This record gives sequence, C-alpha cells and structure tokens, in this order.
Amino acid sequence: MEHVDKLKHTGLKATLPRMKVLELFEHSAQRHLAAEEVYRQMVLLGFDLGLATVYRVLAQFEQAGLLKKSQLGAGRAVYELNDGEQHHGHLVSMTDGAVHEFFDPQIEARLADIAHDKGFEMADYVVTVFGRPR
Amino acid sequence: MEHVDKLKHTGLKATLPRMKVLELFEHSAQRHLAAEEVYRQMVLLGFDLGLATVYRVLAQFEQAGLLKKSQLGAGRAVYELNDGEQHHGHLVSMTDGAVHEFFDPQIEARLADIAHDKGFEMADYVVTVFGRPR
DNA sequence: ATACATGCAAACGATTTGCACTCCA
DNA sequence: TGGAGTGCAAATCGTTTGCATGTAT
Repeated sequence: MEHVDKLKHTGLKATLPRMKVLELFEHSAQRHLAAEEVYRQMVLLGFDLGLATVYRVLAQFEQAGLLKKSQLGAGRAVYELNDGEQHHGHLVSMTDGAVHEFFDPQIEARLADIAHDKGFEMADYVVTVFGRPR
Repeated sequence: MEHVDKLKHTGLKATLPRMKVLELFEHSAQRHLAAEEVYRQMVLLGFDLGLATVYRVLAQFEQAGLLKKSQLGAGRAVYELNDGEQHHGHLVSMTDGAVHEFFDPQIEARLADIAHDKGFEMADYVVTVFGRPR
C-alpha cells in the first residue's frame, strides 16, 4: 500500500512531514528509532522540520497503529514499525545501547497466567533485558 | 538490625533525613514509593526536608543495596525495600495504578537463556504487565 | 575540625503545549 | 476557504547539580 493511502486510511492528512517520517521507518537500517534520532535523520536528509512535529507525528502514528512505542529504561522511548507482528521483548546492550528483539510465547503465556491468577486481564506487557556482550 | 547500624554499615552517615526515609519504607503501607511520594509523606509527617535530598538519599540507598529501583513506564521511578528477595516483575493495574509483585523463576531462566543465545550475559531485567481487573 | 550532608534554586533532558502562521482536501 | 498541520519558543515533568551552609564523627 502506498504511503499516501496508509495515512489517509487512518484519517491523517498526507502531509510532507508525515510521509517522510513513515518512509524513514521503512527504509532505515535500524528498526528502533527515538524521536531525537528521527529528527536528526530528517535534517541530515536535507528535510527540515521541527522536533515538536516529530513528537506529534510519532504519537499520531502510534495512535493510528502504524508504529509501536517502547519505553526502554528511564529516558529514551523508541518507536518501530508495527508490522502487526507479535509482541516482543527487548534486549538492550549495556555497552552501546544497541537493541535486539526477541519473542517468546512461553513468557507471554506465563505473564497472561500470572495476571489472571491475580484477577487481571493482561492488556499489555513490557519485557526488557539488560545485558553485557560476552 | 538498628537503622543507625544499617546506615553505618554501608558507609553512610546516620543523618536524620536518611533515618526518616529508611523508616518510612519500613513502615509504609505501600511497598512501592516514588521520590515525590516519599517527599510528601515526610512533609506530612511533619519532617521537612528538600526534595533534592530525597532523590540523593534514594540513589545512595539503591547503591548501598538497601532499596531497589524500578522504572515503571515513562515518568515515575519507584523504590522498594531490598529484602534480599528475588528479582520480581510488576503487575500494574490500568484502572488505579496499583502495583502487584510476582516472581517467576521460569521467566527469569528463559530471559537469561535468550540473552545468552544472543551473546550477552544478562545483568538485569524488567518485566511489567499492565492489566485490567476482571 | 573537617569531610560529608543538606537546602535552595538553577540546570537538565525528554516531551508537551500555546499561538500565530501555513497548507492540504 | 477552513480546519487540520506546522514551527517556534515557552512550559512541564521528573530528576540532577552547583554552591553556600549545616552537621555527624
């Protein structure tokens, strides 16, 4: 599906900033991008836009289901394309901050069970592992 | 062990603010407290101290192994007594923010394995489940 | 006494918002 | 055209820090 259509489909106007951000996520080497990184990439690519706009666009895209947001640790929040893929965890390297993804149905099932046991319905979960390379 | 001793044992001077904060964690109804909450409790209890001091004391206590820190979601970080208990996950109620704890050795083992498979040594992990009461 | 602690206010990094202006449908 | 989108700067939130003062050992 075309970018324009993807956007219209969500009720968002197909503006230049939004198109560019969407493209960036689809072409970028790294799957996970923080707002600041998106902003810097844009400027680097010669397309100048406001940082505030980046934050707004990212939030809208998350709302629209185009992106998924993950809060890794305290400061940085990263976004990634929402391929409709399974929910996954993140393995963060403590030396360089690199992010690896993993999915484990076993863990997901256990978490749902645990929530259930305590009288809750699991709506979402976050699993982040911090590790040092061997 | 006395509070005074607990502190001295860590190399920290047994000052009034530190004693009070330690007591608060040992007597508070809720196990998990954010810096802001600690601060408000103190003021409420008639003991006036600076918010900056709270942050410093909490950080020192974490260093000293007296408290454990958990970053739940974006903003707030919560601290809890470190009873030397096992590492555990948090189940956060989406309706009222209440925090329940849980520990699952199976999950912990899986996470260590996953990190290992990717060439990392797991140093820490965070598991947070968001759920709605049934 | 003297090194370590504290209070205050200013500095901080990430994110959000008010407002005047610009642009797509 | 008119409402949604944008840029900018100022505001916010949680947290940290510089510096002058206070205090436990």
